[in-house]
Amino acid sequence: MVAYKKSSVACSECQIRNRAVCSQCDDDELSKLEKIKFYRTYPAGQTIALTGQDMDFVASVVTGVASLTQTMEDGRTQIVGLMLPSDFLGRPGRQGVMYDVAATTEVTLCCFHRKPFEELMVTTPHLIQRLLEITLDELDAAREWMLVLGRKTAREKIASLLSIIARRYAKLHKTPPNKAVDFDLPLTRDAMSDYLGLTLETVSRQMSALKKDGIIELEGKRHIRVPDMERLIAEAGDDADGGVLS
Amino acid sequence: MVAYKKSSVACSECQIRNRAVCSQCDDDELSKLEKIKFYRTYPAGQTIALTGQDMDFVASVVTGVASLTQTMEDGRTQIVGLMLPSDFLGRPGRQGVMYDVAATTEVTLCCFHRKPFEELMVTTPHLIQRLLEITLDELDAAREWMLVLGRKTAREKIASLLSIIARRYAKLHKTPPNKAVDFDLPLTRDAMSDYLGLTLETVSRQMSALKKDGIIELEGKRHIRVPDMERLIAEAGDDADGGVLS
DNA sequence: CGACATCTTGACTACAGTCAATACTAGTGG
DNA sequence: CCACTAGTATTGACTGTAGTCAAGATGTCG
Repeated sequence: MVAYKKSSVACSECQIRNRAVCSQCDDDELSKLEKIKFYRTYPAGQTIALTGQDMDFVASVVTGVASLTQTMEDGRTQIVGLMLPSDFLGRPGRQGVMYDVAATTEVTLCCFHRKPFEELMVTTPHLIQRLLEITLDELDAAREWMLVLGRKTAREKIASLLSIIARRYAKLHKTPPNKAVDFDLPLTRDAMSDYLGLTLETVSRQMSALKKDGIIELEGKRHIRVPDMERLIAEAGDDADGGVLS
Repeated sequence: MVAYKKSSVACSECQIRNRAVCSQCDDDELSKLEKIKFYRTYPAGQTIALTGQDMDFVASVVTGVASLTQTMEDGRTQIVGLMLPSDFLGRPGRQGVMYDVAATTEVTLCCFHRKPFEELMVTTPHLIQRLLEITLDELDAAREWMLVLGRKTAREKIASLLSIIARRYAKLHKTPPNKAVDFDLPLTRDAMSDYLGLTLETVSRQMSALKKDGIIELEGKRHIRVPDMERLIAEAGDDADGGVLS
């Protein structure tokens, strides 16, 4: 596993300062964290950790997208989590990872060695409080996704995934409501199928169908334009905003 | 919503004392919790809370099984969590519930009003630490279930559910390994289908098939005997122990 | 330009869903 | 004690959605 270290960035300038696990820390607590943090960058496709391995650090995603994947003996795989900037990787209090962690796009992590981080957690209530919040949000997202996997049609699944990503982009770029949303898919068709519990072919077919029906527009394979978010959300079968990954 | 109060039980005698959210509290902390706790019992089928409603308390499940359900406008439903004894219900720091909570069997809860519980959390590190652990475990269980919903066949889904429940019973009753396991299903066929993302008919057919193949034996509709756990687990497509809900 | 990844499309198949009839069980009241 | 009902479960026949297998198109990078 080759990982590249990157020069450090001051916490106060960090893009995920106000959402990550450190977001509720005061200056004093932050400086303690700053002392033990280090950065790592992984190229797209790189493995970050494998099931059963010890992971000696925990980390916040700073940029890029990482995925958590579970695999059956016969090779069937399911992505059980997409980790986006400010999401937290790793499980304090337990060393083994339960799934494969990989970089979906190029990913930069803000890492902390597990031991010192766990010690800090005991003395820093703001840290554990925020971590609990983040974990509860992830639990909500996972449960929302159970509905997608268990009950939605292929078309609805695709629309659900696209609307989640589109909504995140819209929020990030402050796109006004009722305006078209524009973004790059951070996933290959294959990764999409693994996240949605479908085959690659079905994903491709449904993408074509949504395009034919004018719900989405494609430029190349990866760049997507949604002229009318309302319609996309309606295709997803959701009443209002689901809020997964939000 | 009718709920019946039950006379209080001393925390020191509580059956879930060593697994629930209170399990790491010392005597002093426990007595604070004891002051604000109260019991509620719901008959099977009763609603405990509805999506969007304010839930003014959080609770540990003491006995019975509760379920968390998400519903789409057109009526499709998915159970996104089975809450068993020692599991924690409700979300400190947020009042609205994200899903319907209902009693699957008769359920007794050990409840705390939200406000005092949240105040205790700030001053009681053992409480928030244990809550984080419980939440992380639930997140693992939810992710494990995503693999079941996204990638397993109907037969494997049924076998997965049965082996999870059977394993819990075996642990509870200290059944020696390599011995037959015996238990009552706490779910109707309909609830099973909602948990597994299947139809009631498919559940019924696969139960019959597993019975015909000698993987399980049925006494009445609800009582199940697993002569050989190894075979059941093999049918679930799992290599080793999944550990969901464990 | 050519080679490999990724993606699309088509034809066929199969697994689970739908609709419908029937069976079983438990509880109620005559 | 049996008959009736309501809820729950099983089984059958048929259909439809997504999976499988396979060919070909598009895109990217050396």
